[in-house]
Amino acid sequence: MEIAKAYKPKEAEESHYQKWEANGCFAPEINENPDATKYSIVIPPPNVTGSLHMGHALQHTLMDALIRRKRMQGFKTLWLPGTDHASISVQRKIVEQLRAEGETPQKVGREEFLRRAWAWKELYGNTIVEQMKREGASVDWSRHRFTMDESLSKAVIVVFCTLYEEGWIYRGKRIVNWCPFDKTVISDAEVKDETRKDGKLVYLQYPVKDSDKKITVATTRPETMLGDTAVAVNPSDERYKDLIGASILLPLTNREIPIVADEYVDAEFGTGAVKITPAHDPNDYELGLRHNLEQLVIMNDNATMNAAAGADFEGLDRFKAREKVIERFEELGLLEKIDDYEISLPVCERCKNIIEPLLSEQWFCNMDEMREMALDLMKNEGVPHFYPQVPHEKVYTAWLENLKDWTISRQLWWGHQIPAWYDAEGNVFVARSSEDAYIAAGTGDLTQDNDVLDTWFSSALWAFSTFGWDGSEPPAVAGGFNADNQDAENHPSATADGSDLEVFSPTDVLVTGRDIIFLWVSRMMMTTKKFVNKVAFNDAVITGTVLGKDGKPMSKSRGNGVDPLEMFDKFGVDATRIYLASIATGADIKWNDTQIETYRNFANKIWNATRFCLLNSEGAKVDAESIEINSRNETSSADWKKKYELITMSPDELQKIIQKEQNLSIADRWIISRLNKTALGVNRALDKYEFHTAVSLLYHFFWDDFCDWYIELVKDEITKSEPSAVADGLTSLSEISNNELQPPATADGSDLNIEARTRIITIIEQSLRMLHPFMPYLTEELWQKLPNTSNQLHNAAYQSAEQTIMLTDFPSGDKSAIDERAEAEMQAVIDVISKVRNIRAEMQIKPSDKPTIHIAANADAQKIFAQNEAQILKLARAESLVLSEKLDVPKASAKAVTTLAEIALPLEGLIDFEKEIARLENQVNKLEKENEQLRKQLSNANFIERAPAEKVQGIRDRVAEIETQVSALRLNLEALK
RNA sequence: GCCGACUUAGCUCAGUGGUAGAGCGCUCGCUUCACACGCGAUAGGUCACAAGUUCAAAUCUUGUAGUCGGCACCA
Repeated sequence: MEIAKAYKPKEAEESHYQKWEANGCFAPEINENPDATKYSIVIPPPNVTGSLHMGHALQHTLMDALIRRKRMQGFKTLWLPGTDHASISVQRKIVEQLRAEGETPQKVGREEFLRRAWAWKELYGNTIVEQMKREGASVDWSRHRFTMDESLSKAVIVVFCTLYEEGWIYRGKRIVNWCPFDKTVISDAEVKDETRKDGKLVYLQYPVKDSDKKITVATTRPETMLGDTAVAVNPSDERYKDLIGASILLPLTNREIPIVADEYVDAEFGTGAVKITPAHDPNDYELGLRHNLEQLVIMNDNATMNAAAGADFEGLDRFKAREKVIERFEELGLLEKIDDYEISLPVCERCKNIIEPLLSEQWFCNMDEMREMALDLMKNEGVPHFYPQVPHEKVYTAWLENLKDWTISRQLWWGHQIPAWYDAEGNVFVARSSEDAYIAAGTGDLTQDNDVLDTWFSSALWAFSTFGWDGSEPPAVAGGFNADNQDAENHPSATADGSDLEVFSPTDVLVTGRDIIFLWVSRMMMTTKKFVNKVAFNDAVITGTVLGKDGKPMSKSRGNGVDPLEMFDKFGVDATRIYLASIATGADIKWNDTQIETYRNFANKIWNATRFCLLNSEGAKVDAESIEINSRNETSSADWKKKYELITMSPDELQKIIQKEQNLSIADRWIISRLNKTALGVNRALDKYEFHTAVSLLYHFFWDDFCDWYIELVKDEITKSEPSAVADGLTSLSEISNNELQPPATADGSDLNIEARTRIITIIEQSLRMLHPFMPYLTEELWQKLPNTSNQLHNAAYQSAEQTIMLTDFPSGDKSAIDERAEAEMQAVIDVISKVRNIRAEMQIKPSDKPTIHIAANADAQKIFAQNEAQILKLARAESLVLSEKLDVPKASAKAVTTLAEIALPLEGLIDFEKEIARLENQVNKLEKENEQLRKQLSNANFIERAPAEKVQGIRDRVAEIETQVSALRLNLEALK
């Protein structure tokens, strides 16, 4: 088999995805087990205008890892993909497109505009979807949904009408957040605050009518004075008491406005007198209502001044008008002063333009009922369970508690048009269709509302509208959410019909960013509870933000963005994915190229380790039994005895034979123990969404344990063509037991250690399975190359599927396969090798020089070292091993101590005594330092008394160990001096 | 103004009561027959600061400083 020397990601990424999809691996229907538990995730639908960014890549990686593991575990998994119609963004694209042609939306009309929008969506709307395929995302494309699909749109209409009929949705005139760039209202949740240090507080003097007095008001938006309809003061403010009820002659306008008293005014702030612009400020609006003030709108929808602002100002941009107002006041001698003022401005989340508070008639959704539903879920059931819980649960709850009405209409054309019709008199008819509206109105002469719904209105339904809910099904359970109103027609719900809605809802987990917890997560919880009486999802994994190298959020304007596709090209999809998983701690993280390189190297390491095993795989195959400790032990206790009962044998001898047949060296039992520990840890971590822990466990198991130690320890066994002593003994036994792994003869007649090869291949295979959810391409590529892999290795739920690693059983880890004794014994061997290597490095012994290693240890430990003699000699590059109770070596020896042994390397002529003394002293110092700390603890009577006995004993043992080692090192030092 | 998070090795970050960790970087050595995207061996930290709780604190409590976030206010 020809295998490239280095992993080439692109080759692996080329074909597997297509094959997986073509074979139906992504769809839940691949699961043949009728009793399989479902596991479902809906994707946060990316905007059709979007292209893949690092945040998507991160979230998709996590979702895919979760889905792939569950699928391998035999769950009936569905990861549902889709896209969001993104009202404003698409609208903006089309407006730009029209502008380029010298057209405007108004000129071409709504119909043409929408035609173009759909065409745009068809052409570009799948960009991100295609990019997701590159990621390896195992989503079920047959269930792809778009928020403006027919059934999803129907769901929107039903929800709107239901909420309207129940009185939660209403139309009203309010101060709203107006974006002059997008020319639409936006909701509070879409407004961000931006602090500006260069703000100004302008003090304007208003002359009082029939008086020479003037009242000074302070404002950050002087242009709004053109819409002032009062000046307000605090009723108890002595300075203005006599002016209450008097009138102001409002400069520049020829209008006369009252001076009113209101508790809202803070006498301490500014001048204590406030200009009141009810149509352009929410507080002024409220105050205006209390005092019956006129509401004078002075701006157009693009934030230029309108006729009401006066002929001098009409048509001026709001900021130009601001300048001009200040100029004119100065000319009139009414400009008192201008102070510098740090101000926070509301800006549009998407286009960053400054929001204009504006009086406007809009549709609103009263959130009282749904807020309570969401709060109840959180308080009674703790749903959704946020990961990480802190701070999200608290922030989410606090937000809900203070939730105000939601502005749901938008002055846009692209989106779900509001199902409300008006007759000539302006009467409104909300209906599920125009026909229904005509019937209700008794006339066909109706006009539908021009506005569309907030994009988040349809995404709020995503957790059930995507499963086919369109409100047409009658409820299976009457009411349940509203005791007063159990009208079935108004409360469609799930039916027990095996539909996707019944099977896959509620979803298991939502993975998303913290920026849309309010906009989306909360609203899905609410609407899903209200309309299908289920939770939308049980868990909510909130990822941190991937920041640029400068520690700031990635953005085009900052130029600090990192394109996932570039990373895919440069480092490979798998490296990028596992890197992203490794940083998924929930905290924000700075992008770091060197870290992704680490995982690129890791991918190459996996490739090469597998390559090595494959180059030595003749006669071997993947065989789970080869690494199953348990079944073998069971065999040994019962069957084996039976098998050999005719043979006269002492129990010890029998045990020996069993051990030989098992052919499991300390290294084997050690790596099997490590493998199972890793599997248990990885599963435990993923169950808690601790992706970084899972990755770290896999990384270190594979690289450190498997590659650096296991492969090196068994290398000879695997590569040597002549049979080892152990394997030799195996031959005859295998015949007795009909062992199918009986070593065949190779072409040149030499025997191979098939068992060892099978074992290492099997360990590789298990490792690849565990790595698969993070590195799907690499693992599939390699798995397909392993000898005798087939769909026999699949989880029982996928027995008839085309062979692929993605349907193999995910290793669960076997607690009983953990062998602490083997791990300790292996550690003793590793310690010896490391110490010898340390001596070699410090004494600068050439690689070609092969010293003799003397080890002094007790009988048990000697046995361990004897069993691993070949490995110790090879890995420590030594000639021979001398085992004894006590060291007997020349003075010119370098020495070291481990927990179980004293080590000496006779280095006649090679040793530098100064260096050796320094080396030993260094070790003594380290141990003494540790010892000092431990003894301090032991000398504390309170510690002895109160700490757990186990802990105290542990420290006593360690002290004893240190002292043994120190005295040994001291003796060595004395000998040198 | 209120609430919260963070501060650990040169860098980027793990680590929730019991001997301080990883990757990268640094230093030294190695064309050791899977891998130089590699192998081996070192060095490097008063865990922001201060006080407290505890036999024991990076970890719990309080305070201080800095960084960042959410909410409110913003005449």
